[in-house]
Amino acid sequence: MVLELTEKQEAILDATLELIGERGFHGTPMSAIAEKAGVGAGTIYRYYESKEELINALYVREKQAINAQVLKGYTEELSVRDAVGLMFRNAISARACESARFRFLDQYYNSPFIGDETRRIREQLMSDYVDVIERGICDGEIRDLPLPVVMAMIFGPLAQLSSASQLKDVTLDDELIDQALDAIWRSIGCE
Amino acid sequence: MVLELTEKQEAILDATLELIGERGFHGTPMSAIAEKAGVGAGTIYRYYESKEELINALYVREKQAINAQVLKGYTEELSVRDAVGLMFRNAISARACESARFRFLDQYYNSPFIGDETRRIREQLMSDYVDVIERGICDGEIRDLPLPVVMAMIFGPLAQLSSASQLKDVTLDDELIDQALDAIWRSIGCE
Amino acid sequence: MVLELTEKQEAILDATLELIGERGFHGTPMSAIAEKAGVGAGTIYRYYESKEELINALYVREKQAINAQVLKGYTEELSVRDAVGLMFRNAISARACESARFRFLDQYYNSPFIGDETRRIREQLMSDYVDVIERGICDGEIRDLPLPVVMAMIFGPLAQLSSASQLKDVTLDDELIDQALDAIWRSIGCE
Amino acid sequence: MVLELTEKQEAILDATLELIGERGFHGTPMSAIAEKAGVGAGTIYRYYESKEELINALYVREKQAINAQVLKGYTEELSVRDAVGLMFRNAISARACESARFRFLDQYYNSPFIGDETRRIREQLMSDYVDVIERGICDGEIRDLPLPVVMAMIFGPLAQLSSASQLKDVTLDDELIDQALDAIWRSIGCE
DNA sequence: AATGAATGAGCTTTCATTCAT
DNA sequence: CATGAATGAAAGCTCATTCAT
Repeated sequence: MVLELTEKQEAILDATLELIGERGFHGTPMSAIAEKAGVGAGTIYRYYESKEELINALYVREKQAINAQVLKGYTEELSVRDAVGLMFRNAISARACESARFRFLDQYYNSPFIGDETRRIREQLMSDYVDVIERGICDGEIRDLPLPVVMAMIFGPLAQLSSASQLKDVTLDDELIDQALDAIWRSIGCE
Repeated sequence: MVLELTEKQEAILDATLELIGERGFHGTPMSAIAEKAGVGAGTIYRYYESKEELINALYVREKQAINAQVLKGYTEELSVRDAVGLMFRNAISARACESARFRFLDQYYNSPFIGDETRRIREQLMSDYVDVIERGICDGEIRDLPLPVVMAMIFGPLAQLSSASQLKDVTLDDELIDQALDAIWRSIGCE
Repeated sequence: MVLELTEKQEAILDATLELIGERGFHGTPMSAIAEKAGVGAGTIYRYYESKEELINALYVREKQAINAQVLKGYTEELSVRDAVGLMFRNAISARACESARFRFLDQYYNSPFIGDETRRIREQLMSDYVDVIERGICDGEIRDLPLPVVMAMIFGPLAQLSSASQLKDVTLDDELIDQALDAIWRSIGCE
Repeated sequence: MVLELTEKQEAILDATLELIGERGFHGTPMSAIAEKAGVGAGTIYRYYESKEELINALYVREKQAINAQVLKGYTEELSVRDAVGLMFRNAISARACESARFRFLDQYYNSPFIGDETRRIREQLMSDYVDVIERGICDGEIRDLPLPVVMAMIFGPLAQLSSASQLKDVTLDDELIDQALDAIWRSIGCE
């Protein structure tokens, strides 16, 4: 369900992503976006009714792109533990190499720019992860805990570690990731 | 090291917190803050050099206030496990009853307002928690894991659960909190 | 001397008339006119060099149309008094059923759109009326007054009454019109 | 019931009157008004919420000013015929020397800028004239005709003559005015 | 110290017009 | 001939900040 975007729309979204990642929403006038995208200022408004709508569209595009990266390599044949590990590692490395995307997404996750429509899409995009977790609970690979607790035990540490690695001096080497995954599995795994 | 604030400063910060919580950074002009605080627009500039500095000062005040609430009841005599449980529960209930504060802090946390100065203050304010965790590792209550992993296993789930409870339909009752704490302890506790 | 207009030109003028009648000059972008007329935005510029010229052309068309309605039934055999009465009644009923036209013309009449060219056309279109009046003066049906005074005594009340009937709650029934015509004739008629 | 205006408001309204008289509404950006008035662009918005509101306020001010000029010298002791003559002459000479005002008022009389509020004020300002006319009907100086007809017979010719004198080559000398007033009185006067 | 009217740079957005297709 | 996507100048308006009182 990924919409086809014209070349111009792509250019506009790319420019917006980069500029907002660097300078924030305030620091990014529409004129700057237009210039960076190589289009006229008015052209943006053919595609997006307002700056707000542009941001929302960008949010959806980036969220989808990240999702695709995180799920890369996933098949239902993987054990849930392996699947979680795969996604965990994918997410960490996505964050490492796609820092512009994450700087933008983090900025907008709690912003008042995100409208209800977009929030709904966000939740929809979470459903892939929920499915994996639920499979784990059904299969007995994951202990019988409330879904929100299991989600929190996986995505919470992931978010903390990746943002810590971006802000501070933590290096997320393989050993540390293994330790984190092991800890997570102790908390939610059976046995 | 809590600075003494004049009555006017308090009024200004209170007004800022509430307005930003409701309407976001963009939606909150200085004039609105002045009006809500019952002071002249120019008066704010006696105390804060710019809007940015005002926001930063507010961040420090709110972070300190939250910190105080989270640490409420903590003594060094508590076992680390009990201390973490106390802080966890305190944090959850703080988020529940001080939602304006958290709406502001969440917004601020990833905003381009954050300067290096503020980043330093943020880490300073984390140091109390770090101390507790380090005590746990030394004592042998917590397994010998890298500090960032332990921090991630505690604060990650906490952040996820509380923001989930604010956005969606998860109710953080005592049972669910107990389950989460148990899961956390399985992941980082000895034995 | 009515110009032949293509079907497209008619559609464009029709759309312009209706939109400007509803939303005013400002509220009517060329794109809206194009859409309502069912033509491309660029097509309008094949026929009219600019928006201003389009408006002027519309003025000429509408003024001619109204003129034709007002003069309907007129022959030189009518006495001047009857001719004035006919035109007066025709004008009143035209205003009643062609309100879009009049809303446009009233707006236009005092607008800065009017250029010298248009002003000349306007006077030309008045000449039919002037002819009738002058005949009346020659014949002795109308008192020997300066032409502008006679014109003012006929068209002034007409304009006032019809705009009053559009704005307020005056109903222009036959009796009232008869009274007005009688009053006019007392003022300019012989005896 | 004339509102007190600050010096700045006066300057803004004066600038608006002159510029719109010269260049029309479209040709007059807020920035030009601000410059001519010698104030900052933002200052206008302290006094008027929008350009539209500014125009409406100007309309009310000018309409009141004209009204005062037209009624100058009027007392209830004058016969209605003399009163109408006075107002008629006052109006003609006002139009002659205050052409900026009239160019503005004519432009806006039929524009969509005029809001309901302003329309109500306009009618209120007409009430002085209505009073005089009604007195004339009661006294028996004016024939027993419907009010709209009498109004139309006075204000219609007045409007036609003054706009004709502005647009074309009619000179409104005393003789012509006397002839017009005589004609009016033949139409509405008793005997 | 406190005020709040005044500022004006800079924003988002519109729309008459063009021109490659 | 016709189109309508693209343009970009220019508009209305906001708001962080200043400064005379």
